[in-house]
Amino acid sequence: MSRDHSHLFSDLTPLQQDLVYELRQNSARAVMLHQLISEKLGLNATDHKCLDFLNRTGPVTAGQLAELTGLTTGAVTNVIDRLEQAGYVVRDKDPKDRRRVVVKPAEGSSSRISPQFESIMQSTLQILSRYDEEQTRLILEFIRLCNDMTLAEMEKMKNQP
Amino acid sequence: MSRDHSHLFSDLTPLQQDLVYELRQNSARAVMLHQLISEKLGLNATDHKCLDFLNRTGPVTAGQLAELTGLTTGAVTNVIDRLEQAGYVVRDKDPKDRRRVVVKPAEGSSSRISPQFESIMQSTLQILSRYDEEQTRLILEFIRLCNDMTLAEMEKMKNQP
DNA sequence: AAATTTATCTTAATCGGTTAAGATAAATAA
DNA sequence: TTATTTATCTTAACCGATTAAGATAAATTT
Repeated sequence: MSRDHSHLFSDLTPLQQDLVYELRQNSARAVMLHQLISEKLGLNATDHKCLDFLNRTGPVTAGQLAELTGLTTGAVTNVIDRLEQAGYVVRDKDPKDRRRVVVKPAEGSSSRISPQFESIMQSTLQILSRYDEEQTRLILEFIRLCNDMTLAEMEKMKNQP
Repeated sequence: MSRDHSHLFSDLTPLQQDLVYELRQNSARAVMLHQLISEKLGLNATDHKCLDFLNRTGPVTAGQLAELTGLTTGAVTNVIDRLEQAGYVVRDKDPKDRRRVVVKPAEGSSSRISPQFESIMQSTLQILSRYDEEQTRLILEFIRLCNDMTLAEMEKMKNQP
């Protein structure tokens, strides 16, 4: 069950190493789970991600969707093609600016998707209910620190050759 | 700065919703950071991931590498082609079983890579040092619960039409 | 031992993403 | 107002992952 995850992190206590390992695992599994849910919906992960944004934000232009998701506009064009094909979204020309393509969720799109999340929501709720407010706050702060750190490190890397 | 992440999770307290949001962010950023590091090394993310495994485990067969990384054997063949080309690994036939291809890190492969992680290691250490053992244990347990949950949910989904 | 089955890796076809060039519409300048 | 520049989306060429079929070696059966 246990593996050697000492790798480079030998300054950490075993407990800390375990934590680092689980955090990695967490990211990897999140990606896999998302992938799986998408498959269940008959979509690829990217299309699903875009549809998810769309259902949250309501109608956006193709360009905005690209920015929201971090995809290229070229990729987004194909995403919209496929989602439109599958009946999840509708494409419209913006009458105010006819260069723009406005994408909006098709009728009932959201309700076709949410059932897949019921169980996960329940399980999440169950885990979270084990912690009181102070503990939750502690965990939240930790994850935030990690996220801030990651962002900072990415910036640092970009500003290096 | 803040966005609407209530989406489906309306049974959660605002604090809990924030936590769920940060956890998602965490996964997304981890993927992006990994991507960035790989680019710095002149590799794509997949090749880097494989090389990382290889440097930790030592020589493995192509099939084992596929299993370790969750890639298909077809993808692994290409990964090895590129890593060999770039001088990071060496390909050998297993003399005991000549169907098998044994892949091992090339001389000095590990040391060509680790410098990119120095800063991240430092920052990680700094975050972790803010927490005492009990707190660390709490966080670790939480992440483990999440990981177990994710795994269980994935199993559940697979066993459904 | 020869024939069949199984295991391992590679190859080929397809799919989806990126980058960069192209088409069309709006904004700006002459 | 016409010409140029800028903005937005689409298209085309390329790259890497997946799936499935193919090649080769080992194991098993007869």
